[in-house]
Amino acid sequence: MFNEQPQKPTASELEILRVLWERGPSTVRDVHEALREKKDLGYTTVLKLLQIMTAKGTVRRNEEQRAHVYEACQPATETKRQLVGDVLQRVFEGSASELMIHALEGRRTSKEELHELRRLLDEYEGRNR
Amino acid sequence: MFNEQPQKPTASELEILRVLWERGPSTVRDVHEALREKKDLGYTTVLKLLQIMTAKGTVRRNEEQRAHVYEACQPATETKRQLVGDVLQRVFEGSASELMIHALEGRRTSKEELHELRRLLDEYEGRNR
DNA sequence: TGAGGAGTACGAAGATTTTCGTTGACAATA
DNA sequence: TATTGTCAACGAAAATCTTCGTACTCCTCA
Repeated sequence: MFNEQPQKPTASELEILRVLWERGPSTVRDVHEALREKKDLGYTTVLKLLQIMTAKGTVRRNEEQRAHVYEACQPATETKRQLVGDVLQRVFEGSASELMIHALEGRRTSKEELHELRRLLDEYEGRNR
Repeated sequence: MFNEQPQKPTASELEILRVLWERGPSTVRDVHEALREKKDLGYTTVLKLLQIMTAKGTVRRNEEQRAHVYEACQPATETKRQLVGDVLQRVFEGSASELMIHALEGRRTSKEELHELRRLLDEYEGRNR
């Protein structure tokens, strides 16, 4: 089993990853409690998920303490890039503008957000000049 | 079974939807042949998928001809919006800029694409002034 | 009229995901 | 030391997704 190319996390795995990204290295208990606010999952469900993710190489754990401490293997940015890249390909044939159109439609985007988007384009353009 | 809120298509369903969006109303054979180029699926697999999608209300079919003709219930734009909206929420907590950052990183974006993105922002801003 | 061919329907196997219950280890404490 | 609480491991049920094989129905045409 090679895990050089990280696997795309499933929906539940993503929820757990988000907790790990936000909190940093955490125990099952930590994750379970953080998650409880959004979703009501049993403790062992979260544990099992983390074990599966460990097997897949999505997270790694430190077993020094009795309560193992889990953390994501990939930085958040990397996984997010992968997830959006996946949609970009599967839905929009790689067209960022198409993605953008559909992201902006059907929601109100604040002035600040638009300004930020413009700033991003400037930045990106400056960097890849 | 109520289908007022359309369901998010699965990965395979999306592949089929893309064919329907591109070709317009199509028979199983049409879809199967269009799909064959990308993926090698059996005829009955495509048929089954289309039957399932009919049951879910993702597509509807015209049974006047012996070879039933399928078409997407939702316009492509609507489904795409839904799919990107889903990622937007699940991965980026609704932040379009975050989505954008990760979409742009990890790929080369052409000058034309950047120009187009800028144009989109202008357009969007003009519309929602 | 009967043998193919082109279709749909149905069921079901296999894979993957999601969710827990149960068990057993260990540690704190009454 | 007996009890209670915390934790990991494991197995497995249930749900969903993916993929086909088989059977049955028409239609065509030799």
